Amino acid sequence: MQTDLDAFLPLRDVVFKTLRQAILTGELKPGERLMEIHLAEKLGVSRTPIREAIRQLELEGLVVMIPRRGAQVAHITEKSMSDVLEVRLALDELAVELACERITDEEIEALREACAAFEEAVSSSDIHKITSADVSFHDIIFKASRNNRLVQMVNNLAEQMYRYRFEYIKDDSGWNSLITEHRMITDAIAMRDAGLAGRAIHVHIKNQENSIIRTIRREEKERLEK
Amino acid sequence: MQTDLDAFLPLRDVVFKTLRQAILTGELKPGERLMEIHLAEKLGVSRTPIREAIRQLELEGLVVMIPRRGAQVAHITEKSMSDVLEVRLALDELAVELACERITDEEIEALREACAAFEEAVSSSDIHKITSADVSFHDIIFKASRNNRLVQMVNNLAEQMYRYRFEYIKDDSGWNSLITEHRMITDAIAMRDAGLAGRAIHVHIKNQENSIIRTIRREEKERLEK
DNA sequence: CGATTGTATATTGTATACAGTATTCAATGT
DNA sequence: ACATTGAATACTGTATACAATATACAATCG
Repeated sequence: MQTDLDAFLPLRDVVFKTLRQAILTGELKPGERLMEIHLAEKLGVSRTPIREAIRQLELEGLVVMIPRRGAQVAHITEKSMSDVLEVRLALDELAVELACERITDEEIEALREACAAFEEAVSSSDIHKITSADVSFHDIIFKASRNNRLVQMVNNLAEQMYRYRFEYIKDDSGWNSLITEHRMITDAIAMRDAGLAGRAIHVHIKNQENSIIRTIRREEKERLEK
Repeated sequence: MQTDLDAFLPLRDVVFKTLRQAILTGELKPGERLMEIHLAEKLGVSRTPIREAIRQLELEGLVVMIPRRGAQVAHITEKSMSDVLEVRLALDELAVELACERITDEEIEALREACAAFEEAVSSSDIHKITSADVSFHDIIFKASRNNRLVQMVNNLAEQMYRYRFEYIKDDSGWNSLITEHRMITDAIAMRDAGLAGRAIHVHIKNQENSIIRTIRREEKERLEK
């Protein structure tokens, strides 16, 4: 079980994962202050692991530090998100282009299976299943890029979008186009056509971008109306 | 003065900068262990800021953590560096393309001046002057991309190359081509021709890449001969 | 002689104590 | 009534003490 494995992790990592999860799920809201003593009591540890976890969250961009005032959950603005998406698009294009050069035949087969599994997940209409199938699909591509640094950076950026991923997937009007996009990407990579694959992933990410930006605009509007 | 400003920074940041500098200059060699008590005594602070600085270095990829054994300076392999360079190339291309769209006329003027200043620095043959003129030149482009996340990520990647930057610049045979490349980039951006600028920066980074990879190969060879 | 286990030591992981500073609110003076 | 100042408070920043564990070396057993 995972919880048993966690018992062997340093507390700072446990705290880090806990806090990250809380931020990504919205349990800790943007602007909310992270007070060390309070968190330490709540999680039943001392301040030291809390501090170290907060430092990591800062580097990941999930919290911002104000000197002598501590950390608070980072606000997501339309600008900051479009900055993230702009970079993510470039890195995703790089990943598929590299994957076209370096992917093995076995991995192409795995990609086809993941593509089919995604379609099956969509037909089940199970949101959780769909998101995890989507992650699996893209993970195969990232791994096939054979560039660990790239994988790490894309994962970090993807994290920034997680708060909105659910909203995006929830909207079932886009499911069919998601399937089409995944198929195009899969075929392009299988043909090892880097240009085609790049354009396909471009469309794919842009569609997500539009959806996420729409959601943020709606949220900002609601905030102003209050 | 900068040292005065440092006095107002948290100790963890001072320690972080100190250790980073030591790693980048080679004072702390790859594989060398970073022992908290030892560093604390050496820098005259307690273990707490040392630990927090090490966590940051870990996230930057300059040290690797081994559980219950502490941190050691990350080894640079040809593979890890080519991973970095591959991503950097993509982000640099993105930066110039965005800059073409978003740069102001004032910034174009500043870019031209920085380009001229670089040429002057080269004619002075002062390595330090050349490197800082080079950084200034590229900084203008990054800022003109109007994407803070991108700037942050490129800076992080550039850091990984600093250990080799000196070696690269030292070789005066490439200086003239550097000037030509800078001019091409400047002109392309001034014309707001994203395609041309992208190709120009591509050549520029690739040349650096070749030089750095050559240096690493030489180093690895020397290590094996010992 | 080799392997295995035990113990000492060094080092990280965690908790807590102490210091310094920013914020808040009230009191006082204008 | 408003501004300004000062003290109380709450929090972060830093240091240190304590606990747990990995490593190295030595002693003992097969």
